[in-house]
Amino acid sequence: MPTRIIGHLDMDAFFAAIEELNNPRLKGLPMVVGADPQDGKGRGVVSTSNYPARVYGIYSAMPITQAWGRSEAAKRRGDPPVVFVRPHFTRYTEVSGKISLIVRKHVPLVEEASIDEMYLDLSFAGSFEKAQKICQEIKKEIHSKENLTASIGIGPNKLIAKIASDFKKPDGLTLVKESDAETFVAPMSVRRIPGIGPKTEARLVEQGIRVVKDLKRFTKEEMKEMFGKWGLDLYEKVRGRDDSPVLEDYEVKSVGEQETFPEDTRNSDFILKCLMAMAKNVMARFFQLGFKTFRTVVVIVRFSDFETKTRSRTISEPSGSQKKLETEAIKLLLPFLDRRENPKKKMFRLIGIRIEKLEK
DNA sequence: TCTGGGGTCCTAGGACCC
DNA sequence: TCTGGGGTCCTAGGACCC
Repeated sequence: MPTRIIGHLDMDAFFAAIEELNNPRLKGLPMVVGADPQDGKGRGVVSTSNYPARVYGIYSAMPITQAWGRSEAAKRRGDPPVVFVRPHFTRYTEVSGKISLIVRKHVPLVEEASIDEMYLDLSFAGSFEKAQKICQEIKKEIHSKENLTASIGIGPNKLIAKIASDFKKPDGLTLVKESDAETFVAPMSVRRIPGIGPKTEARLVEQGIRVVKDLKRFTKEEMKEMFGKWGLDLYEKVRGRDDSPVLEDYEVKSVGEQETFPEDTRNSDFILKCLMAMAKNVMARFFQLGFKTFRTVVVIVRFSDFETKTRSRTISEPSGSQKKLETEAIKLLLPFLDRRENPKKKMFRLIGIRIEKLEK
C-alpha cells in the first residue's frame, strides 16, 4: 500500500480575521466575535477571539460576561478595551466557499470538516516534500486572494495532520512523517486527541494520566473497558495511528434550531410562538437542503437551572409537512408547560426543535 | 463569570420479533 | 418454568467538536 499523506488546514482566528478585513480599524485591537456582552449581563459565549484578545486570556467558548470582565480589567490597567462584534455567518460561509475552491485547485480529494477546517488527501503528491510544496502554494494563494492566513499540518493520517496544524499557529506549516508520528504525540496532553474532552480528561487526570504516553500502558481490552467501542480507535491513536479515510462529503442527518431567551421565562404563549417560528425556519432549511421527508421530531427544553430535557417521537409515516412538525412539536412541549413534567414550575432558559430520519 | 448554536456519535434500557 | 439470545427500533441522555 502506498504511503498516505494527509493535510489538515485550519483557518487562523477565522471569524475574527474576516471581521478585521471588513473593518480595518479593528486591526491590532483586541476583538471578540460572539454574543452581545450587554455591559456584563449578556448571555452566550465567545465565538472567536483575535490574537490580541487572547493575550487578555479570552478564548473560544468562554462566557461573554467573563470576556467582558477581562476587558474591564484591561481598561483599568490602561490597556485598550476589547471590541465586541456580532457574528456574520453568511459572510463566513461565503469566504469558506472561496477557500475551498482555492484548495480544490491543488488537491482533488478534500473533506470539509467545518466552516474553517478541511482535510486534504495529499497522497497523490507521492512524497512529503512535494506535499509540503503544495501546501505552501495553497497558503500563499489564500493569503494573496483572501488576505487571510491558514495553518496546515501534514502527516501520515488525519489524526497527526490535525494535531500538527495546531502545533504552530498562526500561519504555520508543520510536517510530521510517519516515522515521527508516535513520538510527536507521546508527550502531548491527552486533551490534544480529538474526542477527549474536558470530562474524559478530568477522569484520566484522577488516575494520574495526563499525557498521551501514559495511555500506552493499557491493553486493547482495557481501552475498550475504559472508553467503550471508541477505546479501540484510541488504542491506535495514542500510538500515532489512524486509518480513517478522507471523505469528500457526508449526508446531513438532522436539522434543528435552538434559542436561549434573553431572560428566563414562564410565558407559555411566548414559548409556543418561539417554537412555531423555529419550526418554520427548520422546515425552510430542510427543503433548502433538498430533503423531502422527516420521521423524528425532537423538542429540547433547558430550564433556568440548566437542566436540559429532550422529548422525541418517531412517526410511522414520513412527512414533509410544516403543520405536522408543528403539531408534533406542540405535543412534545406541552407536558413541560404543566405540572406533569415541570412540577416545580421552573423557568425556561432555552427551547429547541430538531428533525431527524430525513429522506430526499 | 454561569454555561451559544449548529451538529455527530455513542450508550443503555425496553419493546418486539424470531 | 428460574430468568435463552441475537437483532433492530425507539427514546433519553451525555460527551464531544467547531
